[in-house]
Amino acid sequence: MIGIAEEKTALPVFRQIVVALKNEIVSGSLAEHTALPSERAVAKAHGVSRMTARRALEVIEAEGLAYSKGRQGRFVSPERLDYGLSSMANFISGSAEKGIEIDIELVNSRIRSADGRLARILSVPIDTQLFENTRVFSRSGHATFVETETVVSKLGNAQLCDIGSDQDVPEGQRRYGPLGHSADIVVRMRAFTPAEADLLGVMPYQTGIEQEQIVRDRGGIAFCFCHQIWRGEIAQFSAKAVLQG
Amino acid sequence: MIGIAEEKTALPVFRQIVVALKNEIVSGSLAEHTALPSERAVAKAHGVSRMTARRALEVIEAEGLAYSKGRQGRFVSPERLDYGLSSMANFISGSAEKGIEIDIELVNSRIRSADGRLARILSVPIDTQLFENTRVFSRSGHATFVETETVVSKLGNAQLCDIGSDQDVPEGQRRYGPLGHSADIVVRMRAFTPAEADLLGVMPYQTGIEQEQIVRDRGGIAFCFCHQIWRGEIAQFSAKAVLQG
DNA sequence: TTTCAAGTTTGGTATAGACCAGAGGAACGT
DNA sequence: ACGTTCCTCTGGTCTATACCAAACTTGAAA
Repeated sequence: MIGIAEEKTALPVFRQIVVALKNEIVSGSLAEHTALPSERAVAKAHGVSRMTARRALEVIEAEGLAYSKGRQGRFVSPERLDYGLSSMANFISGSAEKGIEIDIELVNSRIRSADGRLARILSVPIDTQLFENTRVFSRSGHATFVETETVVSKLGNAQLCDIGSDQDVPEGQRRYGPLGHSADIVVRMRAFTPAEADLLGVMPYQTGIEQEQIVRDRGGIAFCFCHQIWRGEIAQFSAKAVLQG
Repeated sequence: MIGIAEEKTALPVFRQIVVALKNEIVSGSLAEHTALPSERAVAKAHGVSRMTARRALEVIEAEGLAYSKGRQGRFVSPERLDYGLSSMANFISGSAEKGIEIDIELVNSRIRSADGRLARILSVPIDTQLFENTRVFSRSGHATFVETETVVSKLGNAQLCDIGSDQDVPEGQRRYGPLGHSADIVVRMRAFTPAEADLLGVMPYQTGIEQEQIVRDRGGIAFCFCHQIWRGEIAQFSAKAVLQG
């Protein structure tokens, strides 16, 4: 168990294994969602301890080349999904045009009262009743992001979710319709909460990309606060900037 | 060495330590850039092995509450910096208005030839000479992101960088002037390359946020490809979406 | 054929050591 | 006052092992 010798790179052993694993992934051109070798297999193949092999596989994960399904193994990541930030065009139908099927599952629907932050954002008094829906968005069976939208009225709720509804949409799932007229959006990187991690099937302390939207109607009145947390390796966000004035 | 007992949470030990450390950070309201306890100190304080303490501190890092300075220790992260995606307004002067000083250091300036991708983006033949500048952007002495801009002519270069120059700007640093008229932007999460990690003082396999811009003039001609990689815990990106048509 | 139990494999967690190189401070000698 | 050496502290890497629970595989019983 001497490790990978005779290389003069001064690269740590686990980084050398990362390089080797990457080569295997791209050269063998492993298909998306194909299983990677297990930690114990990598350890044996490279003559290192399991913890070292594990570090290498964790790097592969961090780089977005693979994802973990807990105690089932690690699998090759699919291509990234693009989310357009600049227009209110429908993400779901836009994806469908590119041949990407998105499944939406409503996992929670409840009535809550506005805390200070939500009251400020939506311009309602504190403790106002708000309607909150949480959905998991999946692509070919793999959870990609979790969305929580908070709206000021059932009407707003209906406007958001039920346009062009029915047909082949099963119960508990709903078609995602056009949104408001404009939205203020913030994107940042942060760690998943335990609840989010559970819904997405990832570890609670891993990082993803958070997107917050304050959705406004034609009059500029905010009627919906929409919050998404994405598996970071799977998403990308595009925008168009223009010179002001 | 029994660890944190009598808690019925079934939370792993290192996650319990994370909670304890977070409480210390927020309750003691540690100032930005204050040192956290070392791995060995945390291990001793909680009666666990150093590897377990290390895992806890790595989670604190992943959650953006602290950053590592290699063999000097871990320190409390500063607040996030906001980068507006929707307008071409100047990020640097915008930050200055909020009382945030940004230092820019030019770390590389070279002439390169266009590869296939750059040629396509900038609409020039392959092997066209391009001018490439790499800069490190720092805030109160802490490197925050690395930018590489590739422009088709020295003129473009000058337009980008020298507007409102001189005065108190030291040699090797330059004021960052107004950009083009519009830009196509993509934001995604990915791991740092070794070179980027070196410039930012982070580990090569950690993840950050990448932003790519294709900058166009009034006529819609792309003249600059601008690429930034941010320390993810320090940045956030805002945008404004509007209904098309 | 279906069902259920046992065994195998997986990743997740945790330990207790070890060595290294870089950064920083202290003591020392000039 | 200055520079140099040395010692200590830090995180980074690595080993070899252990136990757990979930998930999958196998095989036997119904």
